[in-house]
Amino acid sequence: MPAVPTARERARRELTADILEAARRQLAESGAAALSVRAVARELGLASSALYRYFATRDELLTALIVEAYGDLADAVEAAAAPRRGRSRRARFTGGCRALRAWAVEHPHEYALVHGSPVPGYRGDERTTAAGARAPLALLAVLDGLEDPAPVARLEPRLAEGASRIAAAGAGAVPPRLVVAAAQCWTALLGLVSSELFGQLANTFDPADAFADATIEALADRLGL
Amino acid sequence: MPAVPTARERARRELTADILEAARRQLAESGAAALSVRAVARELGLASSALYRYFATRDELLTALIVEAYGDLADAVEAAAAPRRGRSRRARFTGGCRALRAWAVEHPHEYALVHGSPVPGYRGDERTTAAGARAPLALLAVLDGLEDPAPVARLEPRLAEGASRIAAAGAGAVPPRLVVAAAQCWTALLGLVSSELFGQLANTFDPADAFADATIEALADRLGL
DNA sequence: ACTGCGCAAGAGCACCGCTCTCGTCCGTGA
DNA sequence: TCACGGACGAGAGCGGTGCTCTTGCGCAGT
Repeated sequence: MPAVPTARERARRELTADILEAARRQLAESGAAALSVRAVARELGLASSALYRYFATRDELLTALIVEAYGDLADAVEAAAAPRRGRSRRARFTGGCRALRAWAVEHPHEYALVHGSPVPGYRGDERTTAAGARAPLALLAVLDGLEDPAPVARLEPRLAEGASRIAAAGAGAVPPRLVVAAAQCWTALLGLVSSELFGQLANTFDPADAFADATIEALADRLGL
Repeated sequence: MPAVPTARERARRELTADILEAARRQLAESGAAALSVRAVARELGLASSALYRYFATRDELLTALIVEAYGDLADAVEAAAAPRRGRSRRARFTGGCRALRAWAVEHPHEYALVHGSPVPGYRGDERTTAAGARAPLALLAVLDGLEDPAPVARLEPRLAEGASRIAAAGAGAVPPRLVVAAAQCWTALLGLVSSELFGQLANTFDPADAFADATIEALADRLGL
């Protein structure tokens, strides 16, 4: 393990970064299905076979992009939902939701890559699932410290189990019932953004800003914020 | 225009149906991205070029499958949400939602085809959008005749506009505010089902039945059913 | 019976992911 | 210092894809 990286290692790192950059650009321009190893190689002036020294497979290149996309998305959500002086819980929550939508609108192909239909045959591994948990956990963290709105009612066992699994993954002191409600809001948020991006709202709420804002406010209402 | 179809015409119709059937099977087995004109041709013992007499393009074959899928899905939802003696509005709504989820779980690739990320470069035409409107309209029809829960509050103009566009597309006598709420529930429902099918719920609410049922009940609550 | 059109087949083009081989050049241990 | 092993890039090649064009056959209407 040399303290100073050798020339080979530097070159390898740089070329890896270049490959990722070119792949990122192709993804942003034409989407995941159009991302081709050969096209990336062409863009870099390399033989396509050379790329396989850096990414054993197209799927591995895609995985790297997925992890990047999850990370970008989570950065945006975390920044918007972070606690700050004078920022109410509700503002943190709605801000986080709006940040997610804004990121998705700005990076539609990346959003589709992580929250659209999975590439067939593709299986996410622990890297992608870990990266994917950050954004919803950032929203869940907004609820930290709230009290159970209906502490006397029993929570369905399977829901309680799911909530406990989420708690184990990083929910602080959020009551299980609220964890369930937050998960429902999370899927609703994904549905909102996916519907907008994938054209399900065509001819109805087409510039979807007002609809999205109203929906996000409704989610905040539902969580009692 | 012969009253009795000629042998050629019958053959053409049959072969078209055979092609669609084989394509449907491939779609159900391996997903849209893996659907290949050549493979369909192989399965039918034809030259791949012969298929192009029936579907000018792979996308056109896909469009036919999309329309079919939308239709199947709408059939399921409409049947479950239809008015029937002794069936409450709430039962019709939750039944329709559950029918959508059940259909999606049973036909994951078809669901992904219509409600997942769009195939890049693919553009839906009026056929697909018309077919896609049936299922949400069936759920909206459950609300027909209900009264505005907050008639005094003003509805944001852009939301009112969207609601009126939906009304023009077939919402009966549903107050605009409820149309907006129903649209929000529709996107939430899609988010629920997509999250389950696309693996976003992995390691949390994994057998998602309880979570889905609870979410659907919450949607019904939100609509005041 | 003849003619024209619908049809299926095959070859072919440009692209894809991926593999294998081959010469080269760098980094390291002797 | 030098030799060797391993990392590297290039290129050819395999089997797959969507799609086009040409060719020949057989049915259908005049």
